Amino acid sequence: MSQNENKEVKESKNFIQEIIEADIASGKHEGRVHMRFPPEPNGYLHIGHAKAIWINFETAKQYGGKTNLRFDDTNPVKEDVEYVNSIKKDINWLGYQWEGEALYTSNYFPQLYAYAEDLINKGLAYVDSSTPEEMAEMKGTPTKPGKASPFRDRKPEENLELFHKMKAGDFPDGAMVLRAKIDMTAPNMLMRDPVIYRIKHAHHHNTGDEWCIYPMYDFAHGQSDSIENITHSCCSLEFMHHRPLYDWFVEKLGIFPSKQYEFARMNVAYMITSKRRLLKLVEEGLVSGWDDPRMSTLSGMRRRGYLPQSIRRFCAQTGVQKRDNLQEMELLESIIRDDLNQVATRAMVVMDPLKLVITNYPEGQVENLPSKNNPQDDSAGEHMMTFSREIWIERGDFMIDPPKKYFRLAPDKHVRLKGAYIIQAEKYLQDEAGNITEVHCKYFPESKSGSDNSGIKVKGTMHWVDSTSGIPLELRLYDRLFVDPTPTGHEDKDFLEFFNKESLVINNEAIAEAHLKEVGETEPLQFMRKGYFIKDADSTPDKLVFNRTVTMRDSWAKMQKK
RNA sequence: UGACCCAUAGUGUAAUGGUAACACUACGGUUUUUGGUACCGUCAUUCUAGGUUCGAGUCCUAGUGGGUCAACCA
Repeated sequence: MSQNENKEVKESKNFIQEIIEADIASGKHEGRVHMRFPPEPNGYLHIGHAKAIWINFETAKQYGGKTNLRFDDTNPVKEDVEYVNSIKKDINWLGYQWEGEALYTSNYFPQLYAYAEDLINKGLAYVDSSTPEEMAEMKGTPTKPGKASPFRDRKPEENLELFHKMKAGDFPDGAMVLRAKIDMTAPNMLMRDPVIYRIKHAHHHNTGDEWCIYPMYDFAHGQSDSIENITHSCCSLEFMHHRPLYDWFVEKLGIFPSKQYEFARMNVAYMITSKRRLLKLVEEGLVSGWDDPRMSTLSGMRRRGYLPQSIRRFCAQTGVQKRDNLQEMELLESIIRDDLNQVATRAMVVMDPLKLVITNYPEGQVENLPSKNNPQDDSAGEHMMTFSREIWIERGDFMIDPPKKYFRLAPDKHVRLKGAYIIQAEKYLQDEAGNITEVHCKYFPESKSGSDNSGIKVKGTMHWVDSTSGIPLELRLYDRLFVDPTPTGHEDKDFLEFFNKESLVINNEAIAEAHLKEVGETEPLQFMRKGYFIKDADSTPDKLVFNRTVTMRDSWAKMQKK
């Protein structure tokens, strides 16, 4: 746990913690807490999953409990081991380790099959040979009760025989299903004799071709929780209507009574988490892949340079409750900046270079100057930078005719070069078009950083890069993927209409201090006054590539807008 | 014309019948060799109407608003 996480431990409890504490107080399950995170291995984990992971793992940890990882793999046509592996990797990256080996619902297929036989024998399940259309028709609507299937009163012996034949592969896909016999008039549609087993002649990533019938979610989830002796099964609100069914199976089967609790999903402004829509971004080439740094996937955020502890802190601060919510990006970015500020190695990178000549600095002379790696942390040490007669500064840091309160360089103005000397602008050169091509300055040798006795006071300090050792860089400047906080919330418009065409800007002009040649793949960096960056895996020895994680907070830019 | 869930600053989360708090944002200021960081200040009578109570954001009733449910998906 990071320092930042510790300092924000909340004393108040969310409703899940209250339930658990009440259970512990009443001696339920001997005070045992066992939770689980149950993804279907059919896609990549995203920020919404991060919240579910956080809730399950952190809550269990808080009460000395355990958390299982269980792949809810009951639909072979959608699932793949590729996803199993990426999910494991992402959970570990987030900082969590599940109890024991990863588990699979598919490993419980024999037990689930036996549960189904039990239900049939009890007269609580029947094989329905109706077509899907007929079944939908008979199901009714939320305001109109359903009607009984003509197959509803088949005898247990006949049901059992048909069910065995289903398993044996005697029937094609869709020929019939096994349904729980509950109540076709229930106001809760899920209680109107839900399908619990269907025929699918498909290859399963874990069980191969062993099965051709597969349990539905509702007939697998609660029972799997029960098999694993899960005490508190926490899922998102969309499963609320499934709880009566969950409890019904537990009761009728007489198995360990796991309990389901539902929390509200976390939504984040300007982000989407719909698998279908994320896929569309990938397929249409609007992003480079599932791990594009703009994606809401954990792999994307990892590549963006987000720290796992920042995502954990974000989950902690956004709370656990049952109301719909839309979290602001500003909170996420604030947390990311806060964490990065503690650990990022400082470096100087000029993104839009303008040549600056120090006219009174000896030609051919090069000196080495130390630069602190992190002013927040002296133990981070320092690295050396070269300084010479010609350096690069940011084009935006010089103005011929500056506005009030402009603390940067302008004719006759003084400014400090970070970690080096105070300079004063003397003149500037322009091309035919009027563009500034060069600024000429004088420097004050007695103002050297750390031993300044020049007596000169300056308002502004600028970053710079020495021309004798600076290296070129590719910078990938990322911004939010959409221009609207809820791109999927407009009935009349497709979410792609809100795609932010400036969500990626590539900069190939940047020049960086040579120290960047030595930084590692996962070392967080702060390009001073410009933002937090992380080296991208696309880097080659000839061409270093950096992704911008987030900009610095910029009160000057904000002031100028007004 | 059903059932279930939800409602506190712009956003999010607290307050467990007893002074509405914290974070982010916004705005104003102090410090600063990053216009960063740090620090200080400002911003709400809790959806509405009744009721219970000495006392209600909290409990009850009704209304209003939002969400969810009719896959052989999870």
